[in-house]
Amino acid sequence: MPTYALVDANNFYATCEKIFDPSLVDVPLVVLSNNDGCIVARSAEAKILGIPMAAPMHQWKGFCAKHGVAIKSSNYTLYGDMSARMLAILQKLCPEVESYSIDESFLKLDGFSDVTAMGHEIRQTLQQHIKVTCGVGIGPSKTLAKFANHIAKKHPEYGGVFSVQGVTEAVFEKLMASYSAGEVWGVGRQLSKRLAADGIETVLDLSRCDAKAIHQRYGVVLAKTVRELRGEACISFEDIAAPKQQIISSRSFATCLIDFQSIRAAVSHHLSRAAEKLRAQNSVCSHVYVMINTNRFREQDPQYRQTILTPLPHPSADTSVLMKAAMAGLRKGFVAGFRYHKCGVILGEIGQADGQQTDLFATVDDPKRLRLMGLMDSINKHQGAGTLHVASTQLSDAWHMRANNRSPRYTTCWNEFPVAYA
DNA sequence: TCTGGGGTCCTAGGACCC
DNA sequence: TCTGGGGTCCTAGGACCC
Repeated sequence: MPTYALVDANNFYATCEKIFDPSLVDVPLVVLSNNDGCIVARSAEAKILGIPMAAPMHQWKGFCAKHGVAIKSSNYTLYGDMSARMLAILQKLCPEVESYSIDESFLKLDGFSDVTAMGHEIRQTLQQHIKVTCGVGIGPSKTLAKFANHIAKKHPEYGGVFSVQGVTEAVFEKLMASYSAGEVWGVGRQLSKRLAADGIETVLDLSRCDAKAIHQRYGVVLAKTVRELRGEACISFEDIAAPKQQIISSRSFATCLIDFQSIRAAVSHHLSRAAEKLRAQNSVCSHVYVMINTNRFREQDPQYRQTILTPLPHPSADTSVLMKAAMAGLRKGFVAGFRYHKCGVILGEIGQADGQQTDLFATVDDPKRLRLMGLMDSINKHQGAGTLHVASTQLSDAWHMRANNRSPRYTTCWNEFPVAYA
């Protein structure tokens, strides 16, 4: 039977902020989404105050001021770099690591004799090297490792490490009975509602369901979850990150926009970013989607949302080829008279650049243009994003996002390094 | 005034073909 | 007058995740 561990950093974004700013120690802290819109991370102190996840910031402004809650805009440059350090440490400790998200990794612990001891070693090393506290959950399937991680965080008596195999069946069943089915990885709001209506309330209830019956009624995904909860590993382990099948760049605007010109600048910016990501994984794409939306929360406004697909004449990674398609899509989808709130670009039908079919009639990207793109990417990488850009992104900056409280990029920017005074 | 962004996978249903 | 049905492919949309 395989053994998986899930290592998950506690309050990751909030922790990253606290590591570099001593004035934030013991202070309740929230980190905001792009545009300073929602609360996406809370420090332990902020959780104790009862600030919920994903709450709109404007509803909590007064509360935060009253309780001395520190507020930070998100600083993905910093979190991304800390995440890479965390991953590097895990890879030193264990040969098989799957990076699952910015603050979580699955590890395969087959062959380790004492997996709980290994869990504690991982925890201590991360704490010592980068001051990140994490929880470790261990189990015979990914779903159980996830659930074990949840227990590790909720029950301090386990010291941050919980292994399903480390307790008796009776103890584990009692734990499963004490959590609602919605806590399980893969069971979201809609499913838990339907499950509850069928009398399946707790994790234990779900684990005891007949997988075939679940498949019929709820689909193949939940049937897998049920089997995973019983210790049967159905979700595979992926050490090597697969190239993305879809690349998205989108963002809401700081204020509503009504003019084509501003939105065109924003779409142009997103297209450039997405194309850069596409080239970074050495891919080409065949579909360019442009989406534009009004603000769905403003019910008094007329609503409009549109996603327009424009196929490319040939698979490409050339910004100018993609841009032409995106602009054609935008012209098709843009309707004057609405108050637009968000736009974005999705690249689809992605394939490997060097595996392209080159039969007699197929066209491919111009190699000269591709060298130019490579040069542009390299300059932007070393001199800062957006140093070189296509002209249309500059036609308007009305769409630029808010980030009023961003911390310095302590670990990746020479002039933003933390300074220590002796 | 102000409500995230970036992904994956599955499924239902339409289009098309014979 | 009676006007098929089954298979396959594709896409949009929905569910989930962090």
